[in-house]
Amino acid sequence: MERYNFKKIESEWQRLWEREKTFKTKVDESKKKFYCLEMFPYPSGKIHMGHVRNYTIGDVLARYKTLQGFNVLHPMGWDSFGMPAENAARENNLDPKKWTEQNISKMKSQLKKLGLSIDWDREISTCSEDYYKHQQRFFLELLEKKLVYRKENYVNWDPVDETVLANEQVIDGKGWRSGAVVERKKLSQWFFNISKFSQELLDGLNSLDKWPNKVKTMQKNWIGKSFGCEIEFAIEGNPSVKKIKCFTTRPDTLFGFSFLALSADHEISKNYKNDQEFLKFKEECSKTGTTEEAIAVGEKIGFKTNMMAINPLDPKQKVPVYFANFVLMDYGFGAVFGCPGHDQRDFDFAKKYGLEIKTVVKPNNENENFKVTTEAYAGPGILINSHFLNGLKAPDESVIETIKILEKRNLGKKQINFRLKDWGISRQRYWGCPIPIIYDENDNPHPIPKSKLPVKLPENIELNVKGNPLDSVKNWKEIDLDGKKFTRETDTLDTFVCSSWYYLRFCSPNENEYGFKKEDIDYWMPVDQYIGGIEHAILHLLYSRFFMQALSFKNKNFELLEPFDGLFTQGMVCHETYKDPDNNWISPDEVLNIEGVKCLKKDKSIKVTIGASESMSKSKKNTIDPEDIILNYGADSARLFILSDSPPEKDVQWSDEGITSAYKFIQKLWNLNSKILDEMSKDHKNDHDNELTKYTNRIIKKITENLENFSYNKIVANFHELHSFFSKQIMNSYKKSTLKENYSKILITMTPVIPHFSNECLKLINAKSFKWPSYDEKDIKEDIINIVIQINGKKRSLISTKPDISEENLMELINKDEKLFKHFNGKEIKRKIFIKNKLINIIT
RNA sequence: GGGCGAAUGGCGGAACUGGUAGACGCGCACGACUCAAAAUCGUGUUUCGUAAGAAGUGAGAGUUCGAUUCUCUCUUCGCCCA
Repeated sequence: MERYNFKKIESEWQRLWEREKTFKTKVDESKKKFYCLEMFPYPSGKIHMGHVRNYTIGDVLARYKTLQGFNVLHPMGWDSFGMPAENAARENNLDPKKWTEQNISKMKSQLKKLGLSIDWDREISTCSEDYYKHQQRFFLELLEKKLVYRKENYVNWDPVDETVLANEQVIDGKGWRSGAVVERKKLSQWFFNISKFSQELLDGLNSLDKWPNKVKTMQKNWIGKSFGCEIEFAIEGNPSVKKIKCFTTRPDTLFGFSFLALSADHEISKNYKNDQEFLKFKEECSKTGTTEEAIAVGEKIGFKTNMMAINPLDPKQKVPVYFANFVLMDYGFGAVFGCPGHDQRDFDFAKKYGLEIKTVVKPNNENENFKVTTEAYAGPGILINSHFLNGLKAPDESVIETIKILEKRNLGKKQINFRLKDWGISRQRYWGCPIPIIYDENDNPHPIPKSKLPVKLPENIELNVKGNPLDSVKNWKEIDLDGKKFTRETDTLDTFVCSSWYYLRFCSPNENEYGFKKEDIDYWMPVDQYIGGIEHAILHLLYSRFFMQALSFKNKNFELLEPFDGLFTQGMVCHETYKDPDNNWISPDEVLNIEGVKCLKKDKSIKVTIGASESMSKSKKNTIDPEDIILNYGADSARLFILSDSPPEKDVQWSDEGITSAYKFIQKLWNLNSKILDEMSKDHKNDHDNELTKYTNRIIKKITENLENFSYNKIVANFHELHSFFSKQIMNSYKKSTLKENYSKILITMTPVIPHFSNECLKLINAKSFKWPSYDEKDIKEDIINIVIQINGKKRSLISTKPDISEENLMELINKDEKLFKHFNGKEIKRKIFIKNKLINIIT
């Protein structure tokens, strides 16, 4: 028997698909569409196993939907702007564009070797001028709609490299490259007004019933709607400050008020700009991080002012006003009232500065004498020590009641607050989409006239300069317009902007005026199934949703609010980690398995330590190169294995045994195929009650259901089952037509997972139909079923019988069964539970 | 600290809305083929027990004729936000 030559067969099919443009799609109103999209990759140089998993999952779906008769859009492109290109180019003295293009071409050829059903004619790359020119136009459109604005904002500043760092580039407060202590610096930056749509983005989640709840919860928490109250506190002790406004979600704890705390950036701080003590304090504040974590964990420090704040509900109560490091300017109004009894940060602060700690909420199971002692009590309960608020249920009832009282007395008003902040889109980088803005001599920004678009990124520039390289490109930065001199904006757009609308571009990849055509969008959008990593649960998905809101805003031609109808988040690919005796990470390539003992390849006497299985990463050296796998085992084996071991939404463990097993299984299927071809040539007349047809219908039902539920691991199990069944049945000399009909259906169900192999076999048996097979319910029904016999809830036996047997007839069978009968003989039967076609439970 | 989720053989994992726990794969054992090995094929494989049988889905309780599935408490782990 000839062995299956995956190298030859896979490349033949891939060439055929490419030559015949098998996966090319166009709008066809006569067919139902299905838009299947996987998150597009960053062209880092080569694909990794995460890509293999992501794109295999998507490809299974795309091929399945195509076989079902849908008009499937399954495109691929490149998220090709971003820092790695700039860093790599800087290090190796290359051009980022060339570096990126080389990577794209390499990765594209790798993806093609996976046999993905992609319409490559729709390929896009976000760093191409053809893509980003539309993005610049969107920016100006949003600017006109007042959804883009400029404001001063703090950034992480590396004083040595003279550059702005992203949060993840700051390690232990130091720049990742220079090691310099990072400073907080104020810069003018561009923002998208995403917070304008906070409510819409929150409400929209309710319509996304094909999204994982986990992702929706994460977005909901990120948007962070809170219901609270704005309160004005009268101030004494400083003639220039009459009132301070605070936002609080817990106005009901006002009687626990013992200080008022301001952010060091609060505008009142201007009154202290000559106070050395205050400036020292402010500097201290800038050293502690601004994340909520740093604030919760870090030491609380304060600067006491000479001001006193008056409790609006009790004018006799006056408390000191502090500046404090745990109050952030961009939450509420940069001012909070301190209630140490019921907020841990306030508690820590009060302890440190010896402020009063009053208990105003008691837990439900405590009495009126409950006192907060060692930590704040933030849970639910009943208000105490709060005069006219006593007895109210906290927080639900008490918050609403207190707000009513404050509003009635004109002391505050109900307010909704969102945690979602506006999206800062300025990046001080070269390799990004230029922001189409110019500044006049007074530094006033002006949009570039649309006729002058696009603003092209200058090429072949010097990257090894301090700061943003674009700042040094004088002939680009300086521009004359209508006889006036302007300078260009040198910041570029955050790459998340590029990925916020790429799925629209795939619908009309060659449209030249607006970025996409309305009729294309109307047909293809929304994306029916979006597939990608959970790490994009918040930012990318929220930004994309915002972008649709923003384009639809005041626009009758574009009314799409949710880009992704269905979302699937796949798990990561993990591998064991290895270390040598010197505690260095060892790559799986350097490890040899000798009779279950893992040792170093170069010195077999040295055993390696096997660590936990973790997500594949370069730093732990536990990566497997997909290219090697495809070369040694073939794309079908890789696809089969990456789906087989775990449900797609969970992490999967890569193993040598696993890929080998997948490879062997394809060989077994090939052997089966050869036997079937042989049988078909014999022209038997036998039909054997058609067990084969019944089985085929049953397994098609299972596979179809598993596909619909993304239970791709179970499909692989189904393939093993059907292989085993067909291998046995093949001995029964079926008629050629019966065998061919059933076997070709089976092969079609395998094409989404192992397309090269299945298509080759379909060709060899000369199959004509390429539709997803339907199944006949009458063939699904079993002729003989097993009924479970329980006695007192314990399974005692199985009885094989025809379906739909009555309770009486079943009891007759049981009474005839000596082994069963002895269990309840002589005892009174108190009760019988009979579930038709399933079980009977006899209670004695 | 908060939110969400998970826990099933030696391992990865099945078990539809409560109704045969352990599908399928890996690993392992035995057998066939072979001078031998690899490859391949076959059989077995939750635990205890020769067997009949008993126990068994992280721990403990509860609801139920019946719980991996529902409820409560706890433990551990993971992810996200902090």
